Amino acid sequence: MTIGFAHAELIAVLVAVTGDEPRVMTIRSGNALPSGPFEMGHRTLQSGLREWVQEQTEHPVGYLEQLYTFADRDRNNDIPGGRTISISYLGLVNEQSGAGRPGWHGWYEYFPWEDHRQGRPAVLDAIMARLKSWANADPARRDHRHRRADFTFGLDGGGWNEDLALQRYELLYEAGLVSEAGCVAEANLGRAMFADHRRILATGIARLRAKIKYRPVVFELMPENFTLLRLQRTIEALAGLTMHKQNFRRLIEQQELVEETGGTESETGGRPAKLFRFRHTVLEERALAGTKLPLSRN
Amino acid sequence: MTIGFAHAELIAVLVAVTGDEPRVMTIRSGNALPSGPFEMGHRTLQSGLREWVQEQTEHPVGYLEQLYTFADRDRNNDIPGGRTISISYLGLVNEQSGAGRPGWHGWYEYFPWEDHRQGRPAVLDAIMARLKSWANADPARRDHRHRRADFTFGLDGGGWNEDLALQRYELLYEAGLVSEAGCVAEANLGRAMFADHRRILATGIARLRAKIKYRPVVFELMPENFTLLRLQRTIEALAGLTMHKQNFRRLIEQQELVEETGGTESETGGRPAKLFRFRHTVLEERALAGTKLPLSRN
DNA sequence: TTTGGATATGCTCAAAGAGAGCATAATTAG
DNA sequence: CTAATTATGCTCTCTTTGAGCATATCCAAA
Repeated sequence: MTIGFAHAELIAVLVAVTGDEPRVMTIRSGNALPSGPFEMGHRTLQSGLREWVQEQTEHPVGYLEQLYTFADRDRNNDIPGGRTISISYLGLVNEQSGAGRPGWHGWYEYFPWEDHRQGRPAVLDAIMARLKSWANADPARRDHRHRRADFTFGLDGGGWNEDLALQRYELLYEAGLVSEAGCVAEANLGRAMFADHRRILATGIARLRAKIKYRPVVFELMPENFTLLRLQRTIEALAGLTMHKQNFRRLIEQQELVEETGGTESETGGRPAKLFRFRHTVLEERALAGTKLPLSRN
Repeated sequence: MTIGFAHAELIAVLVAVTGDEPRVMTIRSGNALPSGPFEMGHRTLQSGLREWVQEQTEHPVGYLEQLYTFADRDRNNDIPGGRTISISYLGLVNEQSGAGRPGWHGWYEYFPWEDHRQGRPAVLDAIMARLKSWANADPARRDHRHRRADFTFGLDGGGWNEDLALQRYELLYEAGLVSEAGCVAEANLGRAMFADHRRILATGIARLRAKIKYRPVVFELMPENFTLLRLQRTIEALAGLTMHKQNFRRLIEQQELVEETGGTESETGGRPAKLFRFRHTVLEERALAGTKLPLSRN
């Protein structure tokens, strides 16, 4: 019981954080996600992708997780009688590796409405206005569309929910507000990407934002030693939100995720901060513990 | 950049709950998960699988979610020059559909150590004893193995964590305690399945147990109208744990997930229970709200 | 040297949430 | 009518979370 033979490819969402900015590795000057060949010699998809990424970035991938497998008919249908299966992965790369090199683009370039660290982005007003008129355009589904837009963009009293990145992109796509949807140039929200790559990126962002809350994966994006503020800024960059500083420390420390190295860092111009390192043993023990974050809504 | 042509199949983990027992649809008298053909005519993998399941079970699938894509070399390597890609899905079927019919097997038949509703299962003593001797067998990784076994099976002070179903199965596999690992017959823990199907089932169980805690998917397993106790028993069946009754109601009601139908049910021999129905509008609004459960450790 | 600015870090307090149990209500079986 | 059984309402305590005050330690400029 098979679907016969199909064309298959791997697509990677590789994330690094440098200078408080989350970045994704791209090709074609930021227009596409890297997709790589899978050598038949590898034992698993993971190991094959891992090696391939290491070649490309010249640095190891810390964390690698399968995102989603697409096999829709409207994807790359140029192979007659066949279908393309795209298996996408999310990978985390240490910040020092993926630094300002070409090929790494800040992900808010593609999703300007997702960054709430400086407060609610101004774009959101324009977005909501357009979503409203899109909702009104269909009298039958009007109410449903309004509720959906309000919820997804946090106007229903629940407030902004950073985890809904994918739902927001999908809504904008449906409403024809992103250029991948084949809409008029006028409604260009954020930078577009080749084919459905921006959707895959949104999937990766949403997955990562959800994951950092209950699994200690952020440390894959950090250098060996770091200050707590550095850790906080990294998480804030990913979530697109700011956190309460003191509560953040309390949470991190009471979970015993980190330990002091003994050293300090005085780069930032204030009182020197203690350096910490991740306690790698917790990965063995509590790979699934439950890491929560004190995200504060502005 | 493709991996060339590959052989592809779909594998489904279809779950229903009947008589307080979680069941999975199987073929070959419970020895394998159903894998189905994917008609090229369908637009997406989802829609293809959905139709196929409807044919097989004669009932619609409520919720369908992609689980994982496997393409390991040691899977079905009989196609020269090619590789089999298996895309697995988790589907939820209404309880009245998947009833006691042949083909549906209680999932604790395969994972007897996962059901803690009547307290800690006795098998766990045997399991831990064997895991300990497995750990001691390798002096180099001894400590690591002990920590891992203790954490995964809840002996490290953290208590039993129902979400770790997959990790537990993988640990047992590594330790050679399940017969799929090619171990001696002596160490038969739970009923085995064809190839890696039991591993896929474990993946589905773990995913579902995690999901019911933050997404209202349980209702896909329920009839239109139900009592709160029935809902509780269904969740308990999935989680393999019991819950505090009053706190369960409080949580369900304060989240406004359900509404009274007005009717009552007096089947169970006590005070008649009010009937409730799921508020389908919350699916639109808060598809991602945050449903928590008051799981109580015995 | 002093002062202001900046960040680090410790501590408190109130509000919300979670875990556990008592009490009462409404049925059925005998 | 009584006992058993399940439903449902309410309380109480302990923990967690959100927010802010206060102090410590550095740098740089006056």
